[in-house]
Amino acid sequence: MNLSATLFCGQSFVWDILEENYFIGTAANFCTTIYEKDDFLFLEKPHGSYFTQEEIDFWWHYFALDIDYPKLLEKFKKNKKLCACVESSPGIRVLRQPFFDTLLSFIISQNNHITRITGIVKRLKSTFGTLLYENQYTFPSPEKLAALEVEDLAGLRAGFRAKYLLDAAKKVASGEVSISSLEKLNDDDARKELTKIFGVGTKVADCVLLYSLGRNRIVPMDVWMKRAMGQVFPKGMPAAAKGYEGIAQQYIFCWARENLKD
DNA sequence: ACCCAGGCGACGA
DNA sequence: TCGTCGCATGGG
Repeated sequence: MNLSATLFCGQSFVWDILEENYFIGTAANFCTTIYEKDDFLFLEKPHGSYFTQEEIDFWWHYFALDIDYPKLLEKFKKNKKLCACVESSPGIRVLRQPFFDTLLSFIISQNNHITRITGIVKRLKSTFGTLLYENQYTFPSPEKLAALEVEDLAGLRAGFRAKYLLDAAKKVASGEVSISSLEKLNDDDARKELTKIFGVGTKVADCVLLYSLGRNRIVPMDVWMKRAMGQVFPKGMPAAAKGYEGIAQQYIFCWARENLKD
């Protein structure tokens, strides 16, 4: 596993680097530090207390440790071009992040740069979330965010996205959009359900499906993926990615950002 | 100074 | 169901 690439390849915006190969982050109501050594991941609560069983299960699910990546990547490498993408940044895992965290993050992501997304997410959390540890905040709950007005979000400098964040919060708080009903739907119906939120279109919905709900076949098509698919995979995703096109997408996306800068 | 970003909704054809 | 445009903001 390549922790740095996994945490900073544009699928999550909630991790900070403390030292080389030593990171801290917060997801849902949980905070952890993490590093990798000798093929093991080490997670620790920053304040030194023990993890609950719930937290252990949470992080296991978050890092998708149930998926055999070495085996999956061997399949990917059967396609020459996909192999090149995997080898240009090996060890990336697609995370399964909490639903509301992911929804807000990718609403913010639209028509935006990754560095700036990270800044807005940080301000959203530190302004309206709950402090868990030094500089580590949760996202605000749907209820807390839903009670705010657009003017209240001015300090985030989220621009036109502020009203989208509020609509997402309202629809989640009211139960109009819920994780439990999304989980019962197939990919297409779940996407349709998510796009009921004002400001959530196909791309943002697909990011939620892939990065939160573990829908590994979903391929979010942003400007980089459109470029990469057009130039490298004009006939579509290779058969070697079958069933895991969304995970292949993550490798292609990273490759494109490195190699298609024009 | 200028371009553009992990897009979307509104609008017109 | 298409293509086009404006949108807020600021990093590079």
